[in-house]
Order: sequence, then structure tokens, then C-alpha cells
Amino acid sequence: MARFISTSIPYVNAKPHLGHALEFVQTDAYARTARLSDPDVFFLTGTDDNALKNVQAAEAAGKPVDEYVDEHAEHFKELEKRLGISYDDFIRTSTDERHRRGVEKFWRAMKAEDIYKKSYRGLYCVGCEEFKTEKELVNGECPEHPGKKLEEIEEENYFFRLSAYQKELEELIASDTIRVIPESRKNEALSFIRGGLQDFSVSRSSVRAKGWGIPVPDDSDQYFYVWFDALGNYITALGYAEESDIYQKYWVNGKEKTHAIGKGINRFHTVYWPAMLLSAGLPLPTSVFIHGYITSEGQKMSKSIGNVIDPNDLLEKYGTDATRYLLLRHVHPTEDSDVTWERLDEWYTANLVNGIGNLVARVMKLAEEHLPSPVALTEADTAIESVFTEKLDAFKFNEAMDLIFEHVGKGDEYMTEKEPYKKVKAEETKAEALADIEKLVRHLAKLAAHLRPVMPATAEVILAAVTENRKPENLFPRLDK
RNA sequence: AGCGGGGUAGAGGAGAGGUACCUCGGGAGGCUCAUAACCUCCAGACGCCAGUUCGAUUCUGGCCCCCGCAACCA
Repeated sequence: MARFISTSIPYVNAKPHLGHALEFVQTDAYARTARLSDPDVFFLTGTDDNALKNVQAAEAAGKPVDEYVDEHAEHFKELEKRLGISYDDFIRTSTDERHRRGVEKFWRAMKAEDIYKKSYRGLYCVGCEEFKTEKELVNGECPEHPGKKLEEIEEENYFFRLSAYQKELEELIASDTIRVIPESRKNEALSFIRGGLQDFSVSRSSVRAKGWGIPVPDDSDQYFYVWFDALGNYITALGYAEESDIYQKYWVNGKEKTHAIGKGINRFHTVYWPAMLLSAGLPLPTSVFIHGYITSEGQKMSKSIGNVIDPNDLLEKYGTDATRYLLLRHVHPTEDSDVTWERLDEWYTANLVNGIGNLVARVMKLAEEHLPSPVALTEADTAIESVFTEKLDAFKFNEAMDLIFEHVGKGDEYMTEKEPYKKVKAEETKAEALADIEKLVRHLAKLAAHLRPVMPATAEVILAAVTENRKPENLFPRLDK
């Protein structure tokens, strides 16, 4: 029943942004839900250190690449920690030996006829230090470096025969053998495949790679192209190099192998990666979940527009669970979503402060004052509704959250309807009131159980309050106006 | 060129072939256990034009806007 779930491994050429936080939180909620029914889950995350972009970013910062990459990888690690991400392992493609060994083995496992050398000729922008396609050019110049001449460079690289897998890939995706979620992304992958697949290069010259990354075995002049290297992380982290038990358990025999990614890297995960695995004769992932992007004020977040929302600022302002809440409920799982500080404040106050926080406070105040002893919880009190886990298993995080808030609303309604705070004051209605308060406490226990995968810390606080029969500190402090 | 997504009350979002839901905001009541929180009621919406259907806002086609991507890039 083993299940494997991964985030993509982001470039560490800049600090993490909200989109990364979204993916981490979604994946975490999914993993925690999976563990609810069976703890046999392996949740992998990490960083892609070997991208050429990292080298460029390091140069721009005037730092040695390894130092720069270490520093930035730390930012990602730190963010995941602050978000309460329950990963089982964190792989770094530059420093983890298992990765290098794994990639080398993966390379050797490729079918011989799928790899060939070919010279690649393209327009190279010295400024960007990368090849540009005709379409990227503005007036024949690189938009980033106007005035600089593009050089026509020719270089020999290894190519992967992606074209050989067109039929097979189409079949795998169309049949949901590799499930692509949502449907629109599946269609996108299919139309990409049906449009005809071209072989792609899996290496670049060591000069162009600047000696950063993983050298191709037995050919010191070539370094792996970042996607060949990066995609491999999903198996190298598990110990593919030495065919470890974990690798066997989760990848070879794993029941579900799920990749969570952003929409921008759909084709790498639904086309390139499965093709490479096929060539190597290795098992395929079973599903790829693709989330959308977060915009702000209707536009892509960018430093120049000044609409960037830093996940660390969110954490600072609202705390871990509230940040998780905002990302899971108010960002659509698969579509692009727009976020502004104004609305974040609104959601926080309406649902967390006035919703969950207030309900817990009013119920526990009554319980603490009037119940002689803590309510003895039964299994039924903390049983999780199957509709809830079904939503989460289907990556419908927002709808799962809606169920939670329906539950919160019911608590408030019950309170108004039964008026235990009033009845508890009169002798003849006191018993009735106590029974209602007890019911409400059980209602909170149920709430906590459902919060576990999505807002784990809050779930614990509520559960502790219930079992100790005391009103906790305010769960979600009101924002300063 | 092409590809993908979207246009739902004053604002922001969810949703689905047949009573359109949530948050904020507006109006009117109620309650006092609670973080000036909570409950009830009211006003208010499915871009435009065709088609399919007993019935479409939800499916199909066209149109008008908006946003991404445009193969080696979250």
C-alpha cells in the first residue's frame, strides 16, 4: 500500500515565492491525508541546485556558485519548516551523492538507441548565456540585452529520442495509466504529444555548463542538461543508485506515485520524464497533479510591478496554520488565483478569527465553567467523514475546506438555537444545557480531527483544550487595525 | 499563427443540466457564551448571439473582452 508523493524541486536562483509555498502546502495536506488511512507514505521534496540559472544568479550576486546555492537552498528548507511541511526527505541535487550516482546510473540505463550525439546550432546570447529561439527575439535581438549581437554557436550534445515514445506516451496518458489532474492539463499534454514530439538535448558542453552540475560519465566534455538531472531526483532520492529497500518499496512497488507540480512544467513531467523512465525500463509515476499560479492584482507577481507577496510575510503576519488555510481554501487547486493583502486579511478575519477561533472560545468557555470534568471522547467523535478525505484525495483542497467551515457554522447555529449559556443559569434547564455544551465540545473534537491534515497545529490545540476542558488562548489573534 | 485558462450579485471567489453557494459590503431584527464575535431575514448576479435539450448559467458553435504559455522556461 506504499505511496510516494513529491513536490517539484525548485531552482534556487532566488528566494522562494508564494507559488512554492502553495505547492508545498498542497502536497503536505495531501500527504497528511494519505497518512490518515495508511502511514506508509514517503513525501519527498528538495531543491534543484544544478540549473544554469543558478550559476547565472550566483555570478550576478558575485558569489561562488556552491555557496550561493547552499544559501538559497536553505531559504527553501526554512520556508518548508515554517509552513509545517511534513516531508520525509529533502534532496539537494548538487550535494547529495546519492543523486549524482543515481543520475549516472539512470543515464547508463537508457536504451542505447535512444541516446545519440548531434550538433546543435542556435543563436546564443552572451548576456543571458543561453540559446534563444527565433520567437524570443525582438527585432533580432535578445530583449534582455538589446544592442548585443547574438552569436551563432554550434555545439555537440547528447540527444534523447523522445520521438520514439510518442505513441506510447499518448496511450499512457489517454488511458489514465498516468493520471494527469486536472483534465485540462491532461488535454494539454495530449495535444502536445499529438503535435509531434521532437528529441531534446540531455547534455550541454562543459564550457556552457561552466563546470556546474553533473558530468556525463565517460565524456568529460559534457554535463547533463538540467531536466535530465532534475527529474531524476524522484528516484535518486529514494536510493535508485543502489536499489535500496526504500526505492523498491515506494517506487518499484509503490501503489501510488504522485508528483505535484506547477503548470509551467507540465510537459517535463507528463512527457519527458515518463519517456526517460520507459527508456530505462523503470516504473512510471501513477499521477501528476498540476496546480495553477498565484497572481496579485490581476498580474503575475513581479519585482518590477511591486506586487510580490512573500510567503514569509504571510507567515509573519498570520502564522503557519492561517497561511496554510489561505493557500488551501482561497487559492484554487488547479486554476490561477488572485490574491491581495486586503483579501487575505478579510479571509483571515472572517473565517479564522470570527469563525474557528471564536467558536472554540465560546464553547470552551462554557465547558470550562460548567462541565465538572472533561468530555470523554469516543472514536466516533473524531472519526473523519469520508466525503472530506475524498475531496482531499482528489486534490480538491478548497472544497474540503468548505466542508470544515460548514461544520463551524453548524456549531454557531446550534449555540444560538439551544442557548445553553442561558439555560445553564436556571436549575430546571441546567441538565439540558450541560448536555448541549457537551455536544458542542464533541463538535469541536470533530472539527479538530478534520483540521489535522490541513491545519495540524490548530487541530492539536483544539484537541488539547477539549481533553483538558479549558478555554485555550485565542487561536487566531485579531489583526491590528 | 498556435496552445491553455477565464468572463457568476457593489467587490472577490466557489459551483454545477433542473431550488445558484461562500466571504466582504448595504438594509432590518435577535442574542450576550464568545476574539465588538454569533444567529435570522431582506435587496442584489451567471459577457453577447445562436444551437442541442422537456429544461442551460452549466453542453456545442460563433463573437467580444481579460490573463498565461508559445518546446529545452515554477
